[in-house]
Formats: sequence, C-alpha cells, structure tokens
Amino acid sequence: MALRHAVLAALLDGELSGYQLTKVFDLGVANFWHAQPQQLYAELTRLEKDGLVTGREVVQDTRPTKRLFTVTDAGLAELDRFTAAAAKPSFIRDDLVVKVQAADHVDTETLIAQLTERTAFAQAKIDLFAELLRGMRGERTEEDFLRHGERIGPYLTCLRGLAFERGNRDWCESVITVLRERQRAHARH
Amino acid sequence: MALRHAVLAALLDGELSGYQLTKVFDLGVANFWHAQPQQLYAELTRLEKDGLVTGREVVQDTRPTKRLFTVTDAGLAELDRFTAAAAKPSFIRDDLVVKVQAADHVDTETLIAQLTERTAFAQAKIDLFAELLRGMRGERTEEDFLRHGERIGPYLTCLRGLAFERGNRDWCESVITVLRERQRAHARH
DNA sequence: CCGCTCATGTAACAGGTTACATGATTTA
DNA sequence: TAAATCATGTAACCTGTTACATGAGCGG
Repeated sequence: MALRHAVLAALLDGELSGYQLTKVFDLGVANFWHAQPQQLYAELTRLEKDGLVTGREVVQDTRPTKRLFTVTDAGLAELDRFTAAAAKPSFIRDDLVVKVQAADHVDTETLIAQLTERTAFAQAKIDLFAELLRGMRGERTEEDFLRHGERIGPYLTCLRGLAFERGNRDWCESVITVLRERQRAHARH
Repeated sequence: MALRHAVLAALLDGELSGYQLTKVFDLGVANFWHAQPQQLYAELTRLEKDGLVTGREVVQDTRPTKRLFTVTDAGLAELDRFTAAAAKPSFIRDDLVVKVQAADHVDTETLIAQLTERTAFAQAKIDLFAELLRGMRGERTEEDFLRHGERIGPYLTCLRGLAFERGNRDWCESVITVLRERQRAHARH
C-alpha cells in the first residue's frame, strides 16, 4: 500500500489540496508516482481519518472552497516505518514491451507506429523533467545544489524519472532501427 | 487487460505449461512482465475458454500430469488487435522512489541500506539478463543476430530489461553518494 | 456560449496480491 | 528426513481504473 506513502511524501513540501495533488500525480508530470484523482481524494479521506494528515478548509471568494492537507507527526512516523520496511522490487509492466516481445508475429508497421509515438511521449517528458530540475536547482550547479540544497528528495526522484524516460526513448529508437533494417533485408529477397 | 497479451506473447516461442509460465514471469527473471502463479493459471483457463490458446494434456510417469498450451489463430489475431490499439504510457511505481522523495525527512542510514540492497538486486538482474542475451544470440554478434535472427522479440525486450536495471543501479549508487556527502558536510558543523 | 480549470466526490468493475490447499518426486 | 521442485488450483481481499455526477467561474 504505497499510494498513501506517496501522498505523504508529496505533502512534505507544503500543504496541498486534493486537486493540487492530482496535478502532482498527473499523467504528464508524475516523476515518482502516478494515480487517478479519485484514488487521491479517497486516500486523503482515509489518511485524515487515520490521523496521518490534517486538512483545513480555505474559503475562496472566486473559487470553490478547498481543503489543504498537511502531514502530521503521526504521518511522519508512518513514513519512517515505511522507509524501514523492505521495498518491493519494481518491474517493467508496459503494454509496449509486450508488443515488442511479439514483434516477430505482428505487423511491423503497426509496431513501428507505436514505438514512434512512445518516442515522442518520452522526449516530451525528458524536456519537462529537465525543466523541472532547472527550476529546482535555480542558479546553483547540480553538484552544489545536491551538496547544500535544503530539499533534495524531489530533485533525486526527478533524476530517476529523467533517466527512465531516456531509457524508454533510446530503446524505442533502437528497436525502430532494428525493425527497419530487417524490413529492408527482407525486401531484397 | 495486458496480462493475457503478455501470456500470449510468452507462448509464441513454443508450448508451455502453467508452471513453466510461472518461471518466465517470475520475480527473478521477468524481463517484460511480472505475474503471480495464481494469476497465470486463472488467465490460462480464461484464454482457453475464449479459444485463444489450446491445451493438451501430457501424462508423465515420474511427474504429475501437466497441460501444455499453444496460441491459436484466434490468439494471434487478438495479439494483432492488441498491437494496433493505443498502448498505455508506463510509469515508475516504486516504493524505493517514494522513500527517496521523502529523503529529507527520514533516517538517512535506513534509506542508504535500502538503496544498497536495491543496487545488489539490480546488479544480479543485470548479470542474469546479460547471460540470457548471450544465450539467445549464441555465436553471432548482437548486430548480426538482430539483423538476421529468426526470433528477436525476446532479445529486444531483454535489452529493455537490462537498460532498466542499469538505470536502477546507477541511480541508487548516485543517490547513495549524494546522501553520504551530505552526511559528511553536516558532521563538520 | 463553449470549453477549460477549479474542486470534490460515489459506484461499479477490472486487475493484482495473499492466504490457503493438495500431493507426488527428487535432491541434499 | 527436510527442503526444493513439479503441478494446479480456490477464495478472500486489496488496489486501481472507468464511468458517472455536480457546480461555479474564467477565457476566447
């Protein structure tokens, strides 16, 4: 049950509303976890019930009233317990990889189209992550920031996200190259 | 519902029993998907009911009777349909990354211990994947195998698995370095 | 005036994990 | 003789996704 811990970790940087959380965990941004809005609202309710976060209502004149959540001491203790517990190993679970596994039995053009799409998606995330990193370290060099910065957790996870998407992009590109070369070799017969 | 397609893709290389499938999708090996034995037995039953695979009983004198499954033409058609459909983007969903996100608020030694463990796990998978790749390409060079090999799907997915685990290992090592450096910097005050 | 953003949920369903269950044979 | 491997499942539970629902203000 790591979603709750992901939520706690996300709230460490300051109080957020459910809606703001959905942005952090959104498809396009998520650098360390991903979740549907519905999951987050439900989880926040549960976390508050369990006393791991507290919410305070903020009435806005122009926007609907929202509730901002903060991690409690009990929440921090729970994060500590979570950190000490054994982490489950992580696995690739990706439709696209399944498709490539079947590469020799499915239509090559279709597969290349999928790989091309994924390449673009990965590149977009690479650009986004690079920008986020620049924003976090500000004027400092990466080395300086990581040595003396006050809050480096999000920076480190963003680095993982960046490397992951680079891995996706590079792999997709090399698979496309291989498939194209085989196409040409096959056409010569 | 990609588990069924992962199973179909795994059966492309020849008929397998449920038990053999559990080995392919096992914790230690899984280079393109991961699943519990229970999921696989259930999925095979469903796939057979839907006519996407056929099973044949093989009575063994020394071992219990097993059922070997093969992909049917309907199964191949289903794989084609799956390949043409839009793939869901893949995300990192990893306990360890959540822990690093909270790095500034949890015990550093505990975190380093977790990262060290993961480094070793990743290295073990790197070695395993490298060996699997060597086995698949045999005497040929990688370039030659990818150009002229008969079945390259599993090789390509294994390459992705390898790159992923290298990413894990390198990231863990660099995070450990950063945390240690900050520890020393902090100790000087 | 249409679509987007802010803001929060419920309900049904699909997918994945854990626990429980059985039973034979081979290897250390 | 104890553990590992072969071989297959059921049942309960937890997690995650999709669909549906509401309602106000802002920008083009």
